[in-house]
Amino acid sequence: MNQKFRCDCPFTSALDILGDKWILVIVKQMLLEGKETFKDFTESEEAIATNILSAKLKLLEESGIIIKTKRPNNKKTNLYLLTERGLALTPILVELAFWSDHHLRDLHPKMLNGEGLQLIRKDKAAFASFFEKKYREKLTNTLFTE
Amino acid sequence: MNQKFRCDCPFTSALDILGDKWILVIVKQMLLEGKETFKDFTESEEAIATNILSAKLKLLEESGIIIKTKRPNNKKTNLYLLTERGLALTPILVELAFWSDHHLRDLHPKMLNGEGLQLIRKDKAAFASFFEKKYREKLTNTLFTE
DNA sequence: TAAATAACTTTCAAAATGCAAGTAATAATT
DNA sequence: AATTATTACTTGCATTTTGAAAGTTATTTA
Repeated sequence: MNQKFRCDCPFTSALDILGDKWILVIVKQMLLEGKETFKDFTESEEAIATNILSAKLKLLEESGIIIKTKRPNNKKTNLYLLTERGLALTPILVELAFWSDHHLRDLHPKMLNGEGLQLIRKDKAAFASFFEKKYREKLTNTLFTE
Repeated sequence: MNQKFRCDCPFTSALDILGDKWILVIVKQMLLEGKETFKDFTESEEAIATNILSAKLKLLEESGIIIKTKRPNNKKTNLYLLTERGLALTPILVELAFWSDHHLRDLHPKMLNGEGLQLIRKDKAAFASFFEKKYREKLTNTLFTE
């Protein structure tokens, strides 16, 4: 399944990979909700079907956004972890949430309004680096300790 | 066709509207390439099919991202113009291009590398406000002249 | 050794996408 | 005034993607 790009425009090319209903939701779950196993994702609020999840994880791996690995002491459970390329999607997520917060509340009044959003409102970059740092710490814990 | 939101997460809710192959491409064409008529869009590099274009323009209008109008002296040609809600998508586009520029070049070597990208690299906010301003000027010209 | 769990795959129905052709209204040309 | 061209669609149909549910295999736990 080799990725095809519609044209040479950088905006469009990003959407050739990220432009769908699920890819960035999965990245969000990894970065902000700490999800890392197949089961974690199936138990999400968004309720992704297992066949779709399987296909999207494959695509994310092929695009170098995540890697698939295992813990040394567990042969069963796969771990899906963000690469640097995946972590670099954080600012996109931040801008998506910022836009929702400011422009989607009238269409979707029940939308959440927690402390995370308040930080995004006040300082997008701080939000991004907080979660990037947290994820990197988790990575070193996961990859260099049994 | 009333929009359904999967859950109350702001990230996911943004993707319920923006998460597809075409929506943000159309917004990009309006903001950066000055496209505003049905014909403009069909002539784009990305070659969107007319039935899809029609459906997506409807969706964009229903979501308050664009408005559909006409020039006073032309009853034939519809104009599709970004609203404030649509203009507010600029930072998302900027982050998408920034990510492409830094993380997609090895997968897509032919991707463009023009002066716009160089500005994004140097100053994202300047890029965004330049095009927002330009678009607002076009809007006042379009809406308040003959 | 049996039961439970994790990670899929398969099947099939439904929805979205995409190409090609057709239509209706307006505008321009002869 | 009649003909032609343009713009903005819609329709029909084939292909692709998505989604729900059930089934499979390997590993781990009791």
